[in-house]
Order: sequence, then structure tokens, then C-alpha cells
Amino acid sequence: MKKLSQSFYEQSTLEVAKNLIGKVLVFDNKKAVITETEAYFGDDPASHGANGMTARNYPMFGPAGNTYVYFIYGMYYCLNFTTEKVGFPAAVLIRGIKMIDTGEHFDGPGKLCRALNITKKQNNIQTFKSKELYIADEGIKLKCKKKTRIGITKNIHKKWRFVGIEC
DNA sequence: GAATAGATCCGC
DNA sequence: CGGATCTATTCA
Repeated sequence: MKKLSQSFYEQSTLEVAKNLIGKVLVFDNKKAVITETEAYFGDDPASHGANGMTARNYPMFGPAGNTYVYFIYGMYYCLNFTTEKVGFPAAVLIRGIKMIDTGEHFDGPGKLCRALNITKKQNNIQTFKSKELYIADEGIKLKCKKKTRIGITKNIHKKWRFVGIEC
């Protein structure tokens, strides 16, 4: 099992989002294949980073390969991985996973974090250094489809969602 | 300090 | 569609 190094996350956000499909998310001894991601970066009005840094979105401006966990609608956490350079706001939202052990499938960023028990404690972790939370390449190959993003009201026509299709 | 909108999910 | 009810922004 190959843990992804920081250089993987330093590519363009769209590349990272696409390449994360089929990778394995490891958290607290649980392993899950990433099946769906979305890209948020730069001055995209749908991105949290579009209007500058705040106490909540600062990990997006930090170095690539960190987690960015935010709390939304008073009930749900969402897990992201930061990409690109320091000072440039960019992250990939994890929207769907499949547990390797149980085969359970979780769709939706809120449900996924609830299932994995991810909270603010997991915010801004350096995944390429962490033993608790990181992404590995297990050589799984999935077909990848481009689609429009979900749950946003701005910039809705950009096909920045990536969905893995099992072969 | 109040009002509002948001990368969500669930139940009616 | 509305409720749950946190966070950041805007307005007064």
C-alpha cells in the first residue's frame, strides 16, 4: 500500500479530484475507496475560499495534502483535501466512499463524515505525515465520469464533480 | 446584536 | 418543502 505523498496534491485541483477516484481513504483503521469527489478552487463563487481567508476556511489556503473539515447547516461535517500552493485557496470535497471491509456505500459528504466519525478534530491534518488519516494507492482502477456539482447555487454548470463507476 | 444564506440530510 | 441549528457575512 502506497501512501500518497504531498506532490500528489500539488497538481491542479481538477487533476487531484479526478485522480482521487479509486484511491483508498484510511482513517482510524477503516479503509474506504473514494467513489465521488468535487473540486473547489480559486475565485469560483461556489468555493469557500473565493472571498478570502476566514477562521473557518484557512486550511484551503495552506499547503497541499492537508484535510479541511468544515461544519455546515448546523448538523454536518464535510471532508476535503487541500491542493495546490500555499496562498491559493483550493480543495477537493469527498462526496462518496465505499467501505472495503463491509462493502457499505456512503453517498453525500455529510453522511460520509458521520459514518467515519470525522469531526473538527480531523481539521487541518497533514495527511502525508499522519498515520491516522491519509490516502493510499491500492491500484484500484475505476471508470471516471465528469458531472456538474451538487448542492450549490453558484457556478452550477461547471463539470467539476467526478464519479467513479465500477468495472 | 439581529437577520440571512449555505459545498446537507431526512421526513412529510 | 421545512426542520435541525453552526458559521460567516451583512446590516443597523
